[in-house]
Amino acid sequence: MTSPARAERREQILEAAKGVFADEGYHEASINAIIERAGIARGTFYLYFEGKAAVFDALLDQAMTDLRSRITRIDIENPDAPPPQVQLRTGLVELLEYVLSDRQLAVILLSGARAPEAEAAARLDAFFDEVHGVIKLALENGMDIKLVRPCNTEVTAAALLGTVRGVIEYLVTTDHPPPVDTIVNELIAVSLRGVLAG
Amino acid sequence: MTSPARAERREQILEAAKGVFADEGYHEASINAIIERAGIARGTFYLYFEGKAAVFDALLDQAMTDLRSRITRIDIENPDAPPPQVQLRTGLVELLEYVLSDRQLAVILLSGARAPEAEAAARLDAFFDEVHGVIKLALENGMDIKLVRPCNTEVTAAALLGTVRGVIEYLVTTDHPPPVDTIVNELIAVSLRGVLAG
Amino acid sequence: MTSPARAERREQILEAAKGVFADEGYHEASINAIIERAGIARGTFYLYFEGKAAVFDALLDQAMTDLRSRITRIDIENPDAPPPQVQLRTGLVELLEYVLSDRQLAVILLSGARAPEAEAAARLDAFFDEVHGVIKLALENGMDIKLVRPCNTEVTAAALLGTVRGVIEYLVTTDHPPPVDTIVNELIAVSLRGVLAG
Amino acid sequence: MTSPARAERREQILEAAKGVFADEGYHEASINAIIERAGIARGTFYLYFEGKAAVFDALLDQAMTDLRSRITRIDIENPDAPPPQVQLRTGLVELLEYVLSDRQLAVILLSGARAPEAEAAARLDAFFDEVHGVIKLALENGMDIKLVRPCNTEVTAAALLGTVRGVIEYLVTTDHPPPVDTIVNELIAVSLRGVLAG
DNA sequence: CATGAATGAGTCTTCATTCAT
DNA sequence: CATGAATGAAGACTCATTCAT
Repeated sequence: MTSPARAERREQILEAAKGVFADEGYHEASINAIIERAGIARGTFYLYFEGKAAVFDALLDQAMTDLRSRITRIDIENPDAPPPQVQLRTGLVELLEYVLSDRQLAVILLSGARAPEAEAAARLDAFFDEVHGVIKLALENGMDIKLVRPCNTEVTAAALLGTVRGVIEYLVTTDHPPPVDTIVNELIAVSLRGVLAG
Repeated sequence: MTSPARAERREQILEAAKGVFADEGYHEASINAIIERAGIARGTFYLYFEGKAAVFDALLDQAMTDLRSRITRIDIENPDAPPPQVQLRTGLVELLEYVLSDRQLAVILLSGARAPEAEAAARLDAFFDEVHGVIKLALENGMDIKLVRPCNTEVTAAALLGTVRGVIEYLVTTDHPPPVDTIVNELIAVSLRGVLAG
Repeated sequence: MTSPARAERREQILEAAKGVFADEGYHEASINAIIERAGIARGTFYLYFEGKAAVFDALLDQAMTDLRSRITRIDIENPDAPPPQVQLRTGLVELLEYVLSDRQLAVILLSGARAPEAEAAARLDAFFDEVHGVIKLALENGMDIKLVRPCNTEVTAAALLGTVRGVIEYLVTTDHPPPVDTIVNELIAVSLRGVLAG
Repeated sequence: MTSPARAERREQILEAAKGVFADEGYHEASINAIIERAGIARGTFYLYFEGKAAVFDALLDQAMTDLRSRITRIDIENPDAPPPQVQLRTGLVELLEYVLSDRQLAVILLSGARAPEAEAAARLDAFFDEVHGVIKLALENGMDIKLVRPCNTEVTAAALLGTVRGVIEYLVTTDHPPPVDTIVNELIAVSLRGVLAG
């Protein structure tokens, strides 16, 4: 039963590919660079993945799965749940901590939209649509309980998604980012309270 | 006096290239696709541009120049100038109208970061840094006159830049976007006032 | 009657082409370089020559014609003619003076063998064969009158032709060559007397 | 242990390239022609050589190395060495036998001066300069021991180099050349004794 | 399973030549 | 006659993928 070995090999390739994709982008990334970084032979790569697009897909899947588990819908029904704003803060902290724990994956997610064989691009688009939907739903629920002021939830969700992406992009491109707590504070302050005084 | 004809030709190629880059992204874009769309011969392309990177650069320049002229610094010194919030609204309307007037260019700007010969990518990065700087400065000025609450301007600027990018991305990917006015309202509401009620 | 003007134009192009071919060799020579040097438009070139090969041919013709007129067969029949060795010396002086008067043409002749459309190469080969024949004939005549020792005239002619070419190559690649007289002396000394002492 | 196979492949490509370069000259030679003659795929070629210039360089190196080992300086110091003229004859025989053993390489050497990326051309020029220097030195040494009559060694060396080149060119372009011995006799007769009778 | 030599489709780019003005 | 914009055939090179060992 070489299964465990096989899984490790796969992991090793994924790790190498992640680095290459993050550094070079999908197109510039060459199989060559990946196998060199993984320290394997050319043919071996194709033993584990159908091709370049497949590794990219796998990485995307991993990232999206990881993220999905961290994007928790805010629970406003269960009376035992913490207040919505606390839930939001907790969720954001978790999200950003994950991003900081694997910047390469974050880079791929943020920039990978411009992908290749449509397949991946479409999946990534779908993912962001999904997140957009989650935010939109939260806004609608919030409006129902008068926690959120009336607004065009479609546009507002897009704006909020952009806000988070903007901060994440800042995070992954800055060498010494402020502590997650500070960032979440600012993030929440901007989107929930705005920047104006008073 | 072939100059005007020459300029038109150039424009024709730029237009074709813009479409291809927007549709396919920098890497997938082939000279082939560009000359086919422009309806010219292979050699003709090279009569007007040094290569793929050069057309891309020209497009980027055009877009960044157009945008720069629409990103006006908010004037808080001149007493005759309209109030800052009106200036902001006017600026945003102009910006979004431009974006809607040329979605392809916007797409290239938003996604082109993952570029080629570093040159273009670097220029785009520099451009967004510039915009980030403009926003940051506005926040600092606003804080000076107590219009803006104390905040980490670095992070907040990144958040606001993300907000605008998020909305722009929504605009260029939506078939029937709401009127610019509505969008600007929401944009301002989110970033200046937050989404919370009360 | 624009004929004279036409001939001048042609000459102007030939002169430009000569420089380019000598500097760059047949293949590297571009029509671009030729018309730039000639200061004419692209189309104009084709008004006077069928193409690149045709100019090259014309230059070759010119050179070969010039040279032919300077490669005089040595006359051993006419009793009024100067002695053969004087004729030889006179001929060599004329030949080398011509070469020095137009180095570019000489360069083309020496290196042009590796030409293009076979045509030119073949013509050049034929030319050198012709010269080889002239030398061979001179040797045979010389043997008849016991002026020349018995030898394989085929090989010896090739050797002598090479000797002259070697000296010419030296001449055209040296910045400050010795006076023609010195050179001819050495040339004759080597081939007619050998380098050995005594 | 694929090393030996790799070397063979390389040799196979070199052999094909040698033929093509000899037949067509550097510029006319196309990668296409080379890989066709070698019976390999396009990419394979680039697995073994960086490009056209690189194969040419390799061929040149091979030829120049082979030749250098056959161009022995004449030893006039060692009293046990054969007399200079015997040494010369032996050297010439070796040289011409090598040339006849690989005419294609000789053709490339003789005509390849008009090369490409300067690199190769410069190397070839340097090689012939080197040979010129060897001959010149031999003449100077010969003059010292009164074996050679006083002469301009620069010009005379050029003449002798030309003589040898002329004979070699004759050899490689003639279908049924005379035996090497005859040729060397004539070569020596011309350059050392001259063609005149008595 | 692992290997890496071989493949060849796909791209970019150059440049001699044409032709409408 | 002169012009120079346009053409497109031709050639160099890359790189994802395959397959015999």
